[in-house]
Amino acid sequence: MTVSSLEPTTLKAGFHALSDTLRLQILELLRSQEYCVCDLCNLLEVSQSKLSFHLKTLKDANLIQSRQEGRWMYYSLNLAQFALLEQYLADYRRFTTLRPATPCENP
Amino acid sequence: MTVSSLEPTTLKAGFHALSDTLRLQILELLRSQEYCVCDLCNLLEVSQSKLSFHLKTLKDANLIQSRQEGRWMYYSLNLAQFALLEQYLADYRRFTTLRPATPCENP
DNA sequence: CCTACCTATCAAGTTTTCTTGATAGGTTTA
DNA sequence: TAAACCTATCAAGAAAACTTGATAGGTAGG
Repeated sequence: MTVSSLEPTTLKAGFHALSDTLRLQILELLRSQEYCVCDLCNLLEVSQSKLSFHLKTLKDANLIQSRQEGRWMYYSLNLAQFALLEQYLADYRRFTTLRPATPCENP
Repeated sequence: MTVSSLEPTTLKAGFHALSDTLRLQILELLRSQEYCVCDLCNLLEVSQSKLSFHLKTLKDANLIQSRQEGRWMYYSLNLAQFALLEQYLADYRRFTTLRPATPCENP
């Protein structure tokens, strides 16, 4: 998947998922290792229901993935999606021309 | 400013600003040049009030900057802030260890 | 001055997102 | 199979974000 093929909806979902403090904390934790929901609940001191809601947001945005093992559900980062969003931002730096405005035609 | 010094509030505001279709369209337009508000209104076919609201969101997130010239207000990209958010995402790719979970201690 | 113009802000209403407590599905253990 | 456990989902309420129309401030031109 290339950056040029990025749907606006993909960007919207991805950046929205990143725009919440708790979700950023979840991602920070997952940087070191996989965690199951109950571990994340304990580490972040939030309710299981709340955590599931935010994990779903992150998963829908494709930023994390899940793997079931017995009754546990383990979550981990999907770095490919991070790279995609990173590339989108990088293209601003690479392919932007900071031209001054052509004077507005209004009176 | 380094990535490690990024406040969660900076990230939150930045990614939130990027999580809206109209705001992404504004940013795309500003890639080619500065624009005044009335030009953006015409190009995007949205009300002036609505546009001001979203421009404020982008400016509060430091993704754009403004410059007054007579009665016109010109907006342009602040690429430094794009680079900051890009770097934050890049660090996930660079400094993440995808360790499998240590088995959950629960019964 | 007085008017026209560009833009920001405000208040009120609407929509979206988030939180909370309860419930249900699926898995393991006894 | 019964009970305990982990997690996802649901419904209802709360909070945040967005939209809309109106207004006000500042600038330029007549």
